[in-house]
Amino acid sequence: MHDKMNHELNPRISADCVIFGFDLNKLNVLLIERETVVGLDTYKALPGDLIFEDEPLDTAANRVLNELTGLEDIYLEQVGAFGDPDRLSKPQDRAWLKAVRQDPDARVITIGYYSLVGMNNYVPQPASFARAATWIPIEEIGELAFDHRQILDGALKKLKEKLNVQPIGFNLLPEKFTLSQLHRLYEAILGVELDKRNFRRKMLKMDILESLEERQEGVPHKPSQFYKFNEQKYHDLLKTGFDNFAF
Amino acid sequence: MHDKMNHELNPRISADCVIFGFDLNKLNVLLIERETVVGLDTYKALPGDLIFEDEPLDTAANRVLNELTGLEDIYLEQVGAFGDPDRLSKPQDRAWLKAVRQDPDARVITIGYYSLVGMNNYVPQPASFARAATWIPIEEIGELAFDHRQILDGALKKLKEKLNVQPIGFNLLPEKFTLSQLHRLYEAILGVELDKRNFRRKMLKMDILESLEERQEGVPHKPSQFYKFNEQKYHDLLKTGFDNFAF
DNA sequence: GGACCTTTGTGTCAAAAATACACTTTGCGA
DNA sequence: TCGCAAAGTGTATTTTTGACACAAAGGTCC
Repeated sequence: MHDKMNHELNPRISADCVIFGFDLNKLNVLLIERETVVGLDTYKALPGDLIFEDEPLDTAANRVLNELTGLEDIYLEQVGAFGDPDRLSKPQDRAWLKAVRQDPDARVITIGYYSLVGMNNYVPQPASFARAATWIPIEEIGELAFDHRQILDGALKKLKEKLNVQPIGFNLLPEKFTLSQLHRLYEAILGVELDKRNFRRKMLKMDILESLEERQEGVPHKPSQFYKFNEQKYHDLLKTGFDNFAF
Repeated sequence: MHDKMNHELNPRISADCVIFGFDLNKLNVLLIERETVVGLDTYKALPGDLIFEDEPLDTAANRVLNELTGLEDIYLEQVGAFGDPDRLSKPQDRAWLKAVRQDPDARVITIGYYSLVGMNNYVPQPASFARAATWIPIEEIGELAFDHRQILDGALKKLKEKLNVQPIGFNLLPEKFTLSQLHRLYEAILGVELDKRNFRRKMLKMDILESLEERQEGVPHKPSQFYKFNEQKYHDLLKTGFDNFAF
């Protein structure tokens, strides 16, 4: 419990955010395009930055996210801490750090966060203050800066687990949505096929959806019914304890 | 992404460990007894300490745990990062920090870990190198140092969630155990009553237990059968994917 | 306008799992 | 030998899962 001279770490802390969105077809993640120092390639990273002194972790994550993407008031859930001593040691990463950080050699431990947003709520501005934050379909994401790939994978795993415990995913959809869209969303997150009829049966039995009068228009096939999410019933359900949300 | 002068945090990082054990009756947590500075009261805390430079987080957690309790090679799972700026601000905590730390005012962000051990594997030595680490039944734990109560609660929540996804808990029991003991363990972790017959049926159907010839002796009632955990079958099961571990 | 394409939307049956529930057995101690 | 305490066991009912195929609606294209 005593200080160990010259052994202790005096690192920096950052927050990195994995923001999931759904374009009614595929699951996407909001990534920052960075220019490499040579200025040729671009180079993708999670929105993240160092946190301030006296700033709570959650607050920092929200601030950083807002600064880099413009997103505001997002409920962020923690993925965990990522602190490998060599997590910043790839050559590309080192170059970037040297160009940008006061103390590029400092160890940085990052706290990963994730969230879900409706993609309509965030349309990246072509060349705005948000330095080229863009939605990338999750299957097209390859390597990322630092250990961000690992953070992303951790976030996706937590998201899957969470989906089996409580019905989420409503944040990822527009206010009015069809059951097919919700169905595709579940398949996109879980990465498996789900039987259409069984999915509908189970989802409707939860009794957290309200069917609207409105239907799709202008589609070259049978128009589908719109539904909306009933928050009241959802919260009641959470309180009375839940089971059976797994697919 | 640029450094923000004088705003950045240069905090310290610690690791705190929540170690669960089971005495065949109640769930226990391994806590450190600290003397308060006044030397009268004792004062309980999770085993934890600052991490070293260039030390991976998981390694640090294991080292710290070993230094404080003597436990070795424990598989630790992360609970998350706890970094409230005022998490060290209770008067008792401040006094302790002043007495013990070089820089008692530094902000400390801690990474919480948890694990399960068989209580036989760790019998606290009365006044040994392990500075009074003791098992405390979980219902008797009140306030703890810093935000350790919060870390403990987080760890217990994760443990419950995990128990519903995969059958664990074998680490918490002696090598040979009875189904009643396992039953009590599940009830202790989940905090609910489970029907005896249904519990047995389900547990046996998983086919990861082996019944031994041996039976209890010297008990003033029908002696129960001993079982042991079959690791081979368990790992096979994990690979083929699992469902139905929930109670 | 008719053929065609695409997606929506719906029901049943069988198998598996969950739940509720009570009495007999065993061994020790008095 | 009686009583006590915990172990161990089976069944009937309900609920949930999983597999599976075809009609309905609306646009497009000729």
